Amino acid sequence: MSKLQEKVAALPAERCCPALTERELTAEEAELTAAMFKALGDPVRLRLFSKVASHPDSEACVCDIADVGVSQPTVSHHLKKLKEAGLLTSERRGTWVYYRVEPSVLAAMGHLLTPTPASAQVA
Amino acid sequence: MSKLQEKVAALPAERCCPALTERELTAEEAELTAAMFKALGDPVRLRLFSKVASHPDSEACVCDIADVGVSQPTVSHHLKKLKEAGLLTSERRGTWVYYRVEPSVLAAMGHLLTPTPASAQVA
DNA sequence: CCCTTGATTAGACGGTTATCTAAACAGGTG
DNA sequence: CACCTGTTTAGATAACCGTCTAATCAAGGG
Repeated sequence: MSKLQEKVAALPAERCCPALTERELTAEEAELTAAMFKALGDPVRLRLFSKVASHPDSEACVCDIADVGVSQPTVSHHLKKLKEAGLLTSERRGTWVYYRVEPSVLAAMGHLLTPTPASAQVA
Repeated sequence: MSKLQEKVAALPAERCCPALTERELTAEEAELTAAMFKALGDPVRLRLFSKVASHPDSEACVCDIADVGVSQPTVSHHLKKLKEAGLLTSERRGTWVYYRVEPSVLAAMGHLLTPTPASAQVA
């Protein structure tokens, strides 16, 4: 969490790592990238992320998305994880806390999954 | 592993679930999709996947990719996980076993990360 | 037929994680 | 200030996961 988290936070996010098909990842690249995938690798977190991402302006109050079948503290725990992974940001406005999807993150992860030129040739 | 695995295996893979930004995922969709992300959420697995994906024809012998800093049984373990998640297929040809990336899987995961129309309007 | 090389399976161990309950904190309202 | 609602933090527990060594399976070559 500690040092890895700093590295993730320090990333431009728009361009962390090459596409998975471009060349093999270095150990460090793999560690950074895996952290993002890992954050989305839990059903509850994925639902929370999806709820925020599909809300208007990609923003939602905790109270709007907390209904995912686990206790509220657990929801808070997962939101924290998503935040640490750089996938969400949060802001308190009065009583409520709003979570927002960083659009650049989606683009970066999408880039990671760009099909290889080689397979494009084959296809 | 069991029932989830069957469901994952039964998917067309080309179109498992809607984009994360399209609408909030159902519990079942989230479980299926999270399984894929989870498989890529480990640095060693991600490196193995990247090694296969970036090889010519998106195919590689275990002997070509096994150098990721862990023992060979551990490599085998991770390859099995990737295979169970539907991200890789394997085939034995004589002495060696070859792993291959299913191109449709990359496309499906890329689709998941499609930016929301709303954010596109904003941008 | 044995032996070597490549790969997987079995079983165990240590660390991580998801979850809960209980408690604390933050902000608004009467 | 007291209270209520919304949110996070603390601490504990049970399950899961990544890793290893040892053993087993698969395929060829003397």
